[in-house]
Amino acid sequence: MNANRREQIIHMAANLFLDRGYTAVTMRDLAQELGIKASSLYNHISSKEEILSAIVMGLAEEFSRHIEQVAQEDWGSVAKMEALIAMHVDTTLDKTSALACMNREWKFLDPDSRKRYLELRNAYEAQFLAIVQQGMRQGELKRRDPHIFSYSTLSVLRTLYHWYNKEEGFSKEKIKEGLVQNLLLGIVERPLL
Amino acid sequence: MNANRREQIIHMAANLFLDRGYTAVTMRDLAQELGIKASSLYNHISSKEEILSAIVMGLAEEFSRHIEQVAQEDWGSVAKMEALIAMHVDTTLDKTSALACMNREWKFLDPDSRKRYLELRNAYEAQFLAIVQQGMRQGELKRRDPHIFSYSTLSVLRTLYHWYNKEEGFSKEKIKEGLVQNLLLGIVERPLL
DNA sequence: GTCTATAGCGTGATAGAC
DNA sequence: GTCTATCACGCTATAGAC
Repeated sequence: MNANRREQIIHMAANLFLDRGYTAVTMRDLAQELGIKASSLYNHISSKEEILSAIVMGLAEEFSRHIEQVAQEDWGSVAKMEALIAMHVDTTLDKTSALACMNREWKFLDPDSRKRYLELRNAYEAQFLAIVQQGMRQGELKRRDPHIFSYSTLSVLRTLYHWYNKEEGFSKEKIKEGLVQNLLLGIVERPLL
Repeated sequence: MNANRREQIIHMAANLFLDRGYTAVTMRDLAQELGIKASSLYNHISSKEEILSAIVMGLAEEFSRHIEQVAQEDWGSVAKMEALIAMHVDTTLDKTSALACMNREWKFLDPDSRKRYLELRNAYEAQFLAIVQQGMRQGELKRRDPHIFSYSTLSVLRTLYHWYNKEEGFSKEKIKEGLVQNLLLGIVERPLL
């Protein structure tokens, strides 16, 4: 019942799930990567579902705490979104496999975790939307459909892990700057009349 | 060996795969939805993999043909991107489940299809990037990292199916207009100095 | 073209020796 | 804490009657 061993199992599982997907990875695969037999895993974890839950739920709570904190700061809408973008980039680069698991495999969570995950995700989207609406009310943002902007922006942030390492020279700072410019300032040189 | 029955199977499979994921849907589930037994499916299709391939590959070829055609038009970069955005929105709304399968389940394609799919996807990304670079060369777009812009824009277009039906009143035209504005023109009222 | 029956295999998980 | 052995089950796919 070594706790380090447990962490090691969960970490290795996240990497395998990232590569092949939750259902395609067997307990035998996972054990083999760690140099033990599948049955030995059960001294450290109680089920495959528990591993997924351990990977996903910690991260989901982390995102929730962060947006909660940002939302109550006394900042403008743009500053808040910059902080959220930065946090997504940091998490994507530091915890790639866990983040990819969260986005792709949450449907396989046990019912309780799944319910909690969806609550957290819906709350995150609602807080993000509120920040956008704040910006539009206060004149900092153009008055557009705030839903379309929120959903499409969150889509970019949630799928960074697909491409952040596809080209050389994508540093954290460069990605953050690029995303802020593209998402917030636009790319067209002179708005078409 | 009725061809309509085959189409019916493939269509139903796409819907189930969208809901529960390719691996979680069994041939028994699929057969039951159609009111027959699992073994009867094999009079119309030869394997579960073949169903996935039929769903995914047709759509992948369709996207390729479209960007190929747009790329060789004598349009500006912005007009080309607007055409691509419109095509993504149309396809997302008209073929939601097939599109979601393509994005989420392509890893389970048989090796040949998988190889072909990745070739098509890489070619699509390269063509999109070339359109962006064209715009920057010709002064139509701001000079930014074209990779970051391409990847993040494609992320939005590829994941539309996640949210396009979350709110009432998201019509095709409204989504297209919203995306063009958000992705190309930006949301910030007055660029921060 | 659908059925029943079943082959053949891989899965998550457990029991009990060491 | 890891092992061997195994259970109980579900999976894709096939054979052959109707």
